[in-house]
Amino acid sequence: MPGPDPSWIVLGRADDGIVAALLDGEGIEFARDRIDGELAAWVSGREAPHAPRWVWADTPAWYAPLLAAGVRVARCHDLRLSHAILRDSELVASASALRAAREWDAAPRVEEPAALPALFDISEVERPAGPPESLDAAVLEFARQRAALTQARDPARLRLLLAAESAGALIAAELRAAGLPWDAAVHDALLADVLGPRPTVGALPARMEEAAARVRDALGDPAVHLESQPQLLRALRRVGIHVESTSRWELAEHDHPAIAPLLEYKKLARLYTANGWAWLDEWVHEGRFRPVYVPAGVVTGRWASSGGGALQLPRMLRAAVRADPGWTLVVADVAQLEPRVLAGMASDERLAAAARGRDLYAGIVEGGVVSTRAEAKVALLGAMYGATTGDSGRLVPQLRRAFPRAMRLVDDAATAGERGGVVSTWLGRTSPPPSEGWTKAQGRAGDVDATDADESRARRWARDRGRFTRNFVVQGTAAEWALAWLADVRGRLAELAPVGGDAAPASGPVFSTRPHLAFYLHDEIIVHTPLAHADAVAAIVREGAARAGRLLFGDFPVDFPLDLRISPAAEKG
DNA sequence: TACTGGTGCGCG
DNA sequence: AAAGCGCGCACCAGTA
Repeated sequence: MPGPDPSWIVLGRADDGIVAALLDGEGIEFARDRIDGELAAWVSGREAPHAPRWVWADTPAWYAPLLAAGVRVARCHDLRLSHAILRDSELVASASALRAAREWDAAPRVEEPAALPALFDISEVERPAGPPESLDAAVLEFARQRAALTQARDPARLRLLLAAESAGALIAAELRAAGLPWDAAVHDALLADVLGPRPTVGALPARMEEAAARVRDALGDPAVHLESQPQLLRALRRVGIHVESTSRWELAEHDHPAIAPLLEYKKLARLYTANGWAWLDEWVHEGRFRPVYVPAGVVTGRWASSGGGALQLPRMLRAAVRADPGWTLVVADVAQLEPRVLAGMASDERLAAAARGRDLYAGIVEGGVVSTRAEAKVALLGAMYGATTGDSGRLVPQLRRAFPRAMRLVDDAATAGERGGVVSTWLGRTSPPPSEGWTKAQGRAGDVDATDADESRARRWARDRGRFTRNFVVQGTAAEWALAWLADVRGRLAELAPVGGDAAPASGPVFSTRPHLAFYLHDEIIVHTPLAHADAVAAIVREGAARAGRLLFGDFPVDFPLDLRISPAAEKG
């Protein structure tokens, strides 16, 4: 194929199949190729030696089949995710063309696990609604996005955000394809230990039945259904336990023989229903847990998950995460990511100084701001979440005196939100505007005939929104830092030499010979790696955190220390 | 039968 | 019952 190496290759569908548009560094299209054979082979051929940035409507739709065929790509531009960022970003001067392209507001296409093999042939599958599929639509949208970028204030930040977001989309697809190594036997043994042996269909585990019997006995009500909140509440009140709810916080404050077994029952029931044998059957196959990650599924830019409860795995079950033979796990999380990010955003030297080293909360105590680590923690969380009462709210003023720059940043974000404005993360992701109902309520409270109820509701909603925007800037920027970390680690891992495939795990050819990301949870990653690379991977993960910090905050001296362990030595259980 | 809202609890 | 942000999922109860 003659011609220059394209900087961008847009993939999309046309009447006669899949077509690629080749764009130069200026974004000018100079050729189109119809892809007659296997898409995976064509992509693979174009990936080396000079990897283009693949432009496609929706990463899971295009990349999952490529991964299934054994092809990885280095970089992409996800049009759907980028559209959502640019459409709303405060940094974009003129987003009207993007806003008008409503077809790109489509929800992410979340596939069922059973549909994964079917996606192998993307041309044949009937799929739920997603963004446009045609090449022409993709080329047009890409042009709109480039135009929006060139007119944007601080386009460098937005370009960084789009690159990080798109890298995240690749990583989400790869995480799903690789899976988290999961030892079903360990999980089963753990369940049996806590709940009793796996019950027959229709029955409850023995430990649950026993606890339930003790509750019913203590309540003198042999028929009460413990899963029914109204029934349980009535039964509790009948024996003098006057609670407003059945949550364990409130129950724990009462002294009655029914309380202990009830709390025990709730704990067991949670494990059984959320992560019991049914979960194991549905979500773990061939030694892998494969959750569906949803990049940017949260308004702040955090990832969400759909199915499998990937982001809510109880810490207890971490014991079932086991590397394959000859492999190990590098598990790393950032200590106190959000306050560190806040220090960087606000250029708050004092907060950054307190954060230097491993424990930011200890640093705050050493600075004499508060007297205990526990106080430092609730005060800081309270400041970022908008606490006004309780221990947390009481301590916030001390924090405000000690770290005025950082606190002003979150206070300003809250004020903007209360007034109906929007706020942005460090790289330019902007919060959604207030809802129509919110705005109406604020207007109504200002009317001459407004009632007390109108006014108090408007004030409450304003404060609620203020807490949201206050937290948005911090949580969203932390998500950006994490994406930068992930993307850096991913790139560096790809440079490590593959190892012999003798002990190839069941994760497919793409991931059987190389270290790969296996899990991600807001401020934590797990890398599954051949033993030979464990130390190199640990170094990459650490360096990645430092590089992410520099990418976002340049020379500003805030560090991002990791708690890092190489499993199985110290896997938390 | 399918939905929606409320409750409760797991994670960061 | 959290106080103070962001989620997903299971279950129940009420409704269509």
